[in-house]
Amino acid sequence: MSRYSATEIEAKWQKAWDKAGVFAATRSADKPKYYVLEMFPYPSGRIHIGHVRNYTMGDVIARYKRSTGHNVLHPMGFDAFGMPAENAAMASGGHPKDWTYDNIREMVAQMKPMGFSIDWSRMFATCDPDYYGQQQALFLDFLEKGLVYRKNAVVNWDPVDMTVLANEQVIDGKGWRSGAEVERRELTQWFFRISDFSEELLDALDGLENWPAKVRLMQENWIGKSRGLQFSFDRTDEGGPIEVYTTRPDTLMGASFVGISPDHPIAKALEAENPHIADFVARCRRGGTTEEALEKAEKLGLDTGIRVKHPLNPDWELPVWIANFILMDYGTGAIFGCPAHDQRDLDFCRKYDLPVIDTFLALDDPKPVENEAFVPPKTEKVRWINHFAGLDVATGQEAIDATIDFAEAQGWGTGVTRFRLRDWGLSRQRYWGCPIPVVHCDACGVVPERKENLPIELPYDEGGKPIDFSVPGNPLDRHPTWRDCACPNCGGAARRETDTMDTFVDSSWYFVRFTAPKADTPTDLTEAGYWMNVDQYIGGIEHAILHLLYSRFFARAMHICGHLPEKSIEPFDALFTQGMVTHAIYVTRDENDRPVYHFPEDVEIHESGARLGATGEEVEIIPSAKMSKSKKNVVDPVQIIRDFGADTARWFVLSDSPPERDVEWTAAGAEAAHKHLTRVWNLCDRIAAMDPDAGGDGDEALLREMHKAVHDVTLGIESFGFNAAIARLYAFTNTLSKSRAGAAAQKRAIMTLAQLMSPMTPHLSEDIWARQGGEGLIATAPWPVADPAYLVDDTVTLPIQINGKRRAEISVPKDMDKAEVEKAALATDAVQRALNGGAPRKVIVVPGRIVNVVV
RNA sequence: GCGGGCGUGAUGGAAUGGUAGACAUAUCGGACUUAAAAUCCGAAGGGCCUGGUCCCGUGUGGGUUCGAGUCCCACCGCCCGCACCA
Repeated sequence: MSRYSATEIEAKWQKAWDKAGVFAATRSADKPKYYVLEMFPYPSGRIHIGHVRNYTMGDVIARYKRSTGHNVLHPMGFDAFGMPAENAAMASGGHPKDWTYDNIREMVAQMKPMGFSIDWSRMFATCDPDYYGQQQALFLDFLEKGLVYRKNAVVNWDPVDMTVLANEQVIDGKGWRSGAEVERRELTQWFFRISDFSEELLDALDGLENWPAKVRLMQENWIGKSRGLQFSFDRTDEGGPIEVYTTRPDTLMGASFVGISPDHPIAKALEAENPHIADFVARCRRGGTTEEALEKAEKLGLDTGIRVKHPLNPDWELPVWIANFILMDYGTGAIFGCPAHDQRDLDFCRKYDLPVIDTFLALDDPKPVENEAFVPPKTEKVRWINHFAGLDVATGQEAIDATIDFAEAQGWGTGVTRFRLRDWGLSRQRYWGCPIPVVHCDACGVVPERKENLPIELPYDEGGKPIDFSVPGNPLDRHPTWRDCACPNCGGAARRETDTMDTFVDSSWYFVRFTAPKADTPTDLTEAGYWMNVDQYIGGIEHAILHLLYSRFFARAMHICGHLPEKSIEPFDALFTQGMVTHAIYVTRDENDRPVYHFPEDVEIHESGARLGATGEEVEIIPSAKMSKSKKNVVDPVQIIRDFGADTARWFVLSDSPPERDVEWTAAGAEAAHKHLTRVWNLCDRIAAMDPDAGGDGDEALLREMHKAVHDVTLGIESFGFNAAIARLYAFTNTLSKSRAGAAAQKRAIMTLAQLMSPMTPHLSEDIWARQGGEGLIATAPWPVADPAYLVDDTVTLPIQINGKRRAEISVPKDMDKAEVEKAALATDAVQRALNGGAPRKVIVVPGRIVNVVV
């Protein structure tokens, strides 16, 4: 008997696939195409077991679709620009470019042994000048179509390092290196006009039927369409009116103050002349720019002294406050506060002793607001207190609509639709990104670079020396020569834009570039027309909003510029979001009670816990958390392949956990997966050794199970139920190994089993196929089809419930009609006993499923 | 803080509103063996008068239904995102 040696067979079959070129994506008219794509990785240097799970899922789909007669495109590349490369250069010298390409080489070397059916000839990295040069061409086309513009926007400013910080570099409101309190500062930056597409991006979500509902909902909320009232408050002094926007105009009678953003023009004007207000506004600008930081910050306010008149009652004056929680980006940067029906406004009013005025009360419990705002759903009916539009009992939504109509009829306000979605700021004040291809000319202003000068490449050196990342700030900005250029317009001396692009730009069109990775235009319309759209996109839920929304915008913009056919403005037909791979964390404490983390391989598990292999010290086990290098709870795929082989790793990451959920990596689980594959290997040996003419018992039963397995596994793969498909394969393997059927039936069964396993364990399956005398490669063999005649049993077992609890079961022919089934059910002992001579109150018969008798 | 999701045996999990715990891990018992490993066979949610087709069981508390792990409401815990991490 032979032994299962994953190392031998995996290398062997990978060579065979290469030689046969089975994974090269080719266009042809005779087959339908199928484009499967996993979100491409950042080249951190090591592949992560989470990557393995992600790419294995995609590979299962790719291999399955190939065997069901599709031309499959399954590419791989690298999202290679971004901060980690600069951080590495800062931390240990070296150049971001070298670091990145070294990492890519290393990761490819780690991915190849996994046996993914990838067309490696299409691989590229976003930091290849070939790629980012085409991205610059796209930028210029967008610029020409008015899809890009410049405006001021706030950034995190480190006042000590005099540099812009990313959100993740702001820790507790302080710069990560200097420790200085971060400020919000305005800078002129480039923006994509994604908000012009708000309505369309929202409406088109309905068509994305094969996206998870939760992702569509998250995008809908992110785009945030709202209808409200825009109107103005007249000032009691000489100043002009203050425009406000509100989604709850029905609460106008409960207004107790008008709030303006610290960045509102009025606040800025006051800041210039009033030191007290300048101090306050400066205080508001402290801290990071994230919405989370703004929402969690202490709510601060300052009375400007300005007074405005209530639009419905000129004698009613309201104070104007500057408040730090009002965003200049949303609406008009000014609101009115209604504390009775908004918790934040209520907290603000209690803090600054402003009045609280109820405008409506609950029908069942009409009590005035104390310290909890009354905010019922807009669909709930409430009682209004002298509402100006004459409402009495009505829902919030009815009141909003009536108020807008009323204001429009009286001419003091307008119903307005607004979106939360802001334009996409793409400027980054960093080196390791795609340069923005424009120049600044004193004579001509901002001038686009000529396309024939693309790519505008990043300089590798500065003045013969490697670029210095030990100094804060953007090396391009202080580069001695790179900035100097001739104005494409007048030919005079000019300076390059030194901002580079957000890495989300890189990942917003790479999926199109895979269809023609070497084209000398951004896309090749023939190739894109054939391969697009992505039929199945697979990636993490953390990209549910930004990456996917930006890509949807980019596809539209590319279509407008003629780089994509109209059918591709929604580039991803189906989306699947997979879970993470997690692992327990092992911790001991040092003398100061600080945690010390340990790698899983350094820890020995015993009955009551775990201890360090080296010292025997007891280790605390923190259950299952996202893998991270700092916590050392990482599992290295390379180690797993060395120990068990790629097929085991692939099998394990798909089994046990549903793909959309997190999976816990355990050494025991990996061993168990390997044991099972060995069992299948041995089964193949046993069957191969049978006398080919040997008869046996139960051929028919084995075939029946085989066809059911084909049916269930096929359904499992098509519905991303990989764990269920694998459970089914376990069950079928158990059936086969106990079968006494004849040689022919068993051989047929093991070959079918190998095929059903082949998307998950392609090497092992290929080997079994060859040893059983299968024709050609299993990778190109057609997928087995279940014969429906074998799928239905003649009799079914029906559970009998009494009052919803299972009390008995009956076995009946599958076609037995309802009345007969009811008769049989009522005749059972359990039902007779429960009825105790009486008649049932009700009998529910669900054919083929269940009988419920209500007594 | 806001938006979205998840919660089932010791463990990972299965279950178109219809027999809760498929399949697997760990555990225990048996076979084989001088012994162990490997392999094979079997048991197994908890409880109790320890074989009764008995009671209790899907984070907690309510609700809808003939019937709820599944649908609705509230709460608790954990995870993801919040526009310069990718």
